[in-house]
Amino acid sequence: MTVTLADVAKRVGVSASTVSRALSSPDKVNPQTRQEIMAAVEAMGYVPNQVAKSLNSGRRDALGIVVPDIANPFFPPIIKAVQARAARLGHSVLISDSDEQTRDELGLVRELVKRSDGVIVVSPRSDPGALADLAAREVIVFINREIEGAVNVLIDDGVGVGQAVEHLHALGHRRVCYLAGPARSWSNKVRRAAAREAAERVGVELVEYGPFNPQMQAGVRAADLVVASGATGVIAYDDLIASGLMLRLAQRGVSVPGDISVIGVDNSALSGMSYPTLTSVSVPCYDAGVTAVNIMNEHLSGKRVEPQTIQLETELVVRGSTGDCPR
Amino acid sequence: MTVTLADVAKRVGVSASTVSRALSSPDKVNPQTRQEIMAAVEAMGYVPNQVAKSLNSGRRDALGIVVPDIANPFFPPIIKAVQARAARLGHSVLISDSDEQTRDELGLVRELVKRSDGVIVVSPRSDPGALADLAAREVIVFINREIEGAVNVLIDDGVGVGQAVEHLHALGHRRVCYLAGPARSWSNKVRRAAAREAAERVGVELVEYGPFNPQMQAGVRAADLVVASGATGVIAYDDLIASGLMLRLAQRGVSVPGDISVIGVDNSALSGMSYPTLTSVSVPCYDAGVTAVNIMNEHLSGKRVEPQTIQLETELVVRGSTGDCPR
DNA sequence: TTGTAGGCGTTATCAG
DNA sequence: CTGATAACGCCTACAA
Repeated sequence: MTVTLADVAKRVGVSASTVSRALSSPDKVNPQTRQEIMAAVEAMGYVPNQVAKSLNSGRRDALGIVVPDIANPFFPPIIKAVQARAARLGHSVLISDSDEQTRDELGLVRELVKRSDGVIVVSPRSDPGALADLAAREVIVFINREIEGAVNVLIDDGVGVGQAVEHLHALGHRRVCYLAGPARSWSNKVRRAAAREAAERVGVELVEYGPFNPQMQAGVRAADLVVASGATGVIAYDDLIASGLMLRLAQRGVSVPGDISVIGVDNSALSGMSYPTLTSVSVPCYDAGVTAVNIMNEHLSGKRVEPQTIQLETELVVRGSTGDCPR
Repeated sequence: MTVTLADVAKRVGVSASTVSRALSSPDKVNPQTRQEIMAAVEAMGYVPNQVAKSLNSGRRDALGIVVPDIANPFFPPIIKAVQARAARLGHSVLISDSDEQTRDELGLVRELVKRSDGVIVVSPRSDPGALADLAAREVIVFINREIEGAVNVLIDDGVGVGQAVEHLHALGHRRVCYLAGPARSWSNKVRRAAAREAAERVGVELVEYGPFNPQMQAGVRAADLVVASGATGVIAYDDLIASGLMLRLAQRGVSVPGDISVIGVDNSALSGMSYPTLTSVSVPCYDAGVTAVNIMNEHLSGKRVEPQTIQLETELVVRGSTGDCPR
């Protein structure tokens, strides 16, 4: 059914290797024959079989990326960065969604490893030991989590979250909520620790609630806790939770930022879309994606890549959801 | 470097074929040898080479899906549905993002075709002729666009939007706004046309504003136009716009549904969370994904699949944001 | 410049 | 039950 190199060769009256050459290194073949071959290729609709090519080259010319939830606006920017950079290096990108814990994340990574030259795993949820084992065998780069002995691109949320606390303090807020993310989340650990440290440092009382899943619904639920707490400022684990929070506050007639100031983390598309626009900690997703691909590319170019951890810094972006403390 | 079937065979002292059998049909091999083989496989860390397997089976056990923009919240539900259904059928899913027009959508589809058994293309932007050609050669299912001679799964927003107009009419509204989505959007065309047709039919004056981007902020902006227009009912292009609209109306002291009734489209998570809860047109994303996979699976099971267009109907879900016309 | 031969890792077929 | 052998489609020496 499918047209092969041999079919084209037969049609033109040359050998398969000549056709192969005509396609991969056209200058190594007689212009005359090349013409004929090209014509036949066109006419017969020949398409090289990627699988066969991979089998003896060992290269797949694709790289994979696994994220916990494509519906979470944090990930698409990373994916897009990866795609852009990978395209420039001649790789396709295969995306896979582990659907948070529901699916077998490790299984997905293995699956992708078979089909690509290397895999980028973003915010992995799995057991660190298992991830380390896998990383030792395969070409893997982690984003947003530090796995021992592997290559990690880390987004240091701490800096931005610290700035968020300082920002609220400067506006006069003295009682601030931190809405925690998933208990097992590495990002949450970093963010919470930074919030605590900064609160301590500048002299702000920090009230913590959670854990919450990174979903709007969780923010809705959190809103009532926040109001009851008497806090005038909130730092949410991420923009989704912050958005849900703001939605519910609006419902209850609580003004943002009039009564309560709200800060998210991720600086995702949501932050510009919500109302009021959301002050948020900007996370360098784009850089993270590009950096990961660059490292992977070195690896694939045959260079030895040492285990390493690259830190990318975050920064607070002030928008409409934060203002003076009302009292 | 990598462990092959032959390596395992040599270690155990059997032939490669026996190892292969031990792995794929264990009951066709002596329990004793099987044990030894399994042990060796474990010890040597043998992993079957997917590429080699594909080469002579012709199957890739994966299916692809191409979307114009993973960051657009419309697509993730479809992707997740596809993944869930595909997993149940033993297929992995490879996702690809065409980044709207920026990248070569057709190229991506071709790329994915090589690596999978079939590809689902959602809301394709490319030239219909080229898509039709491709679909004639490869196993492809389109979602949300009709390509001649191909298999299409269509989400007919028109029905739901028509119901929305009828619903408002039944409540006594005679002057209704349609807040249009992006100018180039196919969905917007369908929705607007349906609104016009239904308005004409039942006798409602339709006022159109837009285009608006599917963002809350756009809804906020639209609110003032709506109030000025004197309309008592609004149908927004999607839930995001509808939510922003309601937020701003609340701010201006306009009661929903007391003064103005509001209807969204998508029936997204937002619609249950906003206040009041949002009457919305339910779009069967999940069904669309599942249906597409099912058809593809028939195709891959060897059944002949005729070109066809499957219409999935939308339906109005009435909640708290619509009520009697105030005058 | 072109053709031949061998191999990439696996599976299916056919003997033994 | 097990072992050769021949594909699968392509690429890359090596030879002509």
